[in-house]
Parts: sequence; C-alpha cells; structure tokens
Amino acid sequence: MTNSNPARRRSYRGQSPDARRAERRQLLLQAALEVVSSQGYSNATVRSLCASAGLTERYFYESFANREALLGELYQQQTALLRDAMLNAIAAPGLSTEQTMRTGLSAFFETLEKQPELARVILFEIFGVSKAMDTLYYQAMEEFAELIGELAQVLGIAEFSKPANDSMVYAGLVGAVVQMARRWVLNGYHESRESLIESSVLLFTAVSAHHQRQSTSS
Amino acid sequence: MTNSNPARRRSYRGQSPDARRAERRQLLLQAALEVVSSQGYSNATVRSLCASAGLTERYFYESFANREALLGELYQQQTALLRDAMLNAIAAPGLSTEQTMRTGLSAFFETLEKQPELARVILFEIFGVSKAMDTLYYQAMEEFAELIGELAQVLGIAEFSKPANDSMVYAGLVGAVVQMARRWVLNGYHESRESLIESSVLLFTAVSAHHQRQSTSS
DNA sequence: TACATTTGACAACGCGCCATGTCAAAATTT
DNA sequence: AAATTTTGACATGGCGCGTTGTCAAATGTA
Repeated sequence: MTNSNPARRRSYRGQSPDARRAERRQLLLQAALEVVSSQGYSNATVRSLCASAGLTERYFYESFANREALLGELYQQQTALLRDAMLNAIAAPGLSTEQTMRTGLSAFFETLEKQPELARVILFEIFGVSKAMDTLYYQAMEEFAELIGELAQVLGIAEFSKPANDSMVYAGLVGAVVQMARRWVLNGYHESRESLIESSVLLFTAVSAHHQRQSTSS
Repeated sequence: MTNSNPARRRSYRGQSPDARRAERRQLLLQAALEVVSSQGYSNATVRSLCASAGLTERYFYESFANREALLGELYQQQTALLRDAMLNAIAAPGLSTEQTMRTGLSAFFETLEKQPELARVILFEIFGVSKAMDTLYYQAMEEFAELIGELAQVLGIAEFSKPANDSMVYAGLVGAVVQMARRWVLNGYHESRESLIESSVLLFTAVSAHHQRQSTSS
C-alpha cells in the first residue's frame, strides 16, 4: 500500500514522487491522444490506454477519476493548443481586417494539418461521449464565436442590422469553418491548405463587406 | 416458433402478418424517436426501446438486426422529413434568389421548431454512435451542400474566384446554418425563428452578393 | 544487508447490455 | 371444442468493461 506519510515518500529514478506522478499523467494524456485519435473514444478503454502508456490500471486512477475525466483533460489541452496558435498568429501588429482574418484562419488550418491527432480529437472523437463532454464542446464553440465577436468590435464591423443577431452570425461563421475543416480532414487533407484558407476567408470577407455596405447605405 | 410456411400464416386483429410486422416496425421507430430524443442514444437500450414501443425484445430483432440499424433508419427517416420540407418550400414558382434562400431556410428552422424530437436526433444524438452512423451524418451534410450548389447553379451565382473552392464554400454554409440551429435548440429555442432566419439569410446573401461583386468587377 | 516503498502483472468482482431461448397464455382457425 | 399460431413475460448465456484488490519483484533507504 502507498504510504501517505510525507516523511516516508521516496525518490525513484532521481525523481520526486510528485514528478513521477506528473510524468505518468502526461504519459496517459499522450496515450489518450494516440489511442482516441486512431481507435476512437469507444475503443479507448482503461486497459488499452494504460497499455499504450506503458502503465498499469492503478496509475490511471491515480491521476484521473475515470475515462471521461481523461478525455475531458485531453480535449481542453488540445483546444488550448489550437486557440493559442490562432491568438499568437493574429497578435502580430499592424494587420488589416482581411489580414487578421486570413492570418487567424491560416493558423487554424495549419494546426489541424500539422497535428492530425489533435484534429481528430477536436473535430470528431469528442461527440456523443457524455453530456459533460458535449457541454465542453459547445462551450469551446461559443468561445471561438465570442473571439470573433471581439475581433469584429475591434475591427469595427460589428452590429448587423436587425433582426439578425450578431452572436448568432458569429456562431454561424465558426460552424462554417469547423465544417470545412471536418470535410478537409475526412477527405484525407486532399485539398491544399491554401484552398481551405481562401474558401473560409471568402466567407468572412463576404460577411464583413456585406456589413460595410449595409451600414453605409443606410 | 414462428411458422415460415406461408400457407399457415394467420390474420390477427384483422391484419395480415406483413401488416402486423410493418406496424411493429413503425412502433419501434416511433419509440426510438421518443427515447433517443429524450434520453440519448446510449440510454436507448433494446429493452427500453421495446418497453416504450410496448413490444418484447423478439420483435426488435424481427425488424432490425441491432440497435444501430434502428437508429440508422430513424436518422434517414428524420433527415428525409427535413429535406422534403425544404424542397417543397423552394419548389414554389417565381421566387427570386433571396426569396429562394429565405424560403428554404425558413422551412428548415420551422421544421426544427415544430418537431423538436427530430431536431435532437438530427443535430445531437447522431454523433459518436458508430463509424457507420458518422458516415450517414457526413453524407447528409454533403447532400445538403450539393443541394445548395445546384441552387447556386440555377440562380447563377456559382463559381467563386480561385483558389476558393465552390463545394467547400457550400459545405461551410451548411455548417454555419447547422451550428446556428444547434445553438438555437441548445438554448431552448430562446430566440425567435425570425431572428434565426434573418441571421442565416444574412450569411447566404453576403456570399451571394460577394460573388456578384467579384464577377462584375473582373 | 535488512527493511520499506514503489512498481508491474494480473486476478476478481460486479455490472449492464445484447442476443437468444423457454414456456405458458391469448388469439385465431378448423 | 381442439389444434395451431402468435404473443408476452421473463430467463439465460456470453461478453466486455470499470474498478478494486493481491502479491511478488524491483528499487530505493538506512
């Protein structure tokens, strides 16, 4: 039995107990990324995850309450990677409206192309796992929509004419880009990344231009 | 044991064996719609489906090979309902481009609002069930995108400037509308249907107008 | 070297489900 | 009424999984 007395905890392989725990946790997350992206969530059993991580079941429950908790962590981790890539891209100073859109979308598709496991988890394997998981997904979609909304504010293209609803339009744009990405991944990245970027920029540009025209013609 | 000799098959309740089979099949499909939309697919076990249909397990396997086959039928049935509603709406003669878009989208959101069980199944419960199920979903999305493409041809707004990809743009539009619908349903249909229609029409109009401008300015 | 902690391999329990089977009661025909 | 088909209620087997537990081997400490 593991001794919980702190005075008795030992170093192993030159690592403290906490460091070993953290390492095992990372191994499990890495294994989850591999197994879930290649075999699907339903085949990512505790046994297969542990086997892939080179650990035994006990260490699974050391770091995670259950399978769902692990996938939740994985999803949040991968979503953060994607979001950060996009935020870093558009943080460059002096970008025009269209350049901002193109840069952000470019980072989005580039990340999905260079990290296909991330793409599978975020775009496909997250669904139908559980209510809590679905909530995570819809929250992430909402966050991306809000990000677009904030950018629209800064870029001065917000507030569409009633009765259209701004945040609904932004949600729609997110849905459009995500659907394009799904199609892209599903077809084995057959089309060029450039093509994806241009198709999505076209949508954003169209909506932006439409807004300009409406607000100047009124 | 059921006698397979046709000469020995009897009428019951004034219905032929085939008619009774068909009725039981419909009962199961109706039960699937209710149970899946209210409890989710994972809770739609063979037992609960049969209990809701007022039948016993044997009759489940009389009409369907397994749970997945039933949900597949259900999905195709509900998707057909939605598609037909839209096709009937835009079949009205003498509609302008914008009227066609508005009419089709109006039928889309109206169907989802008046048939919330259909909405749950089509927009949420279909995911993560199985590979075959996912394929059905992506095929349906592709069909809707192709429908938009055909309409664009007829309305003369197809062929965007390269390197954007037409069918990818159409897929994006489908993704946008579906995402809007999901948000709407998820928030308990809080917004008015009119608002949803206008937000989605805005996207379509923007893309259409963008195309007109690009092709006339070249 | 003696001892305690950590680790890995694996067994074991309980659970729910799918799928099939059993059997008597109900319904219909002859 | 007797015989046969159909039906409904329920039992059973088989399977995989999550989760906990056992125990010896490996690795560290004193």
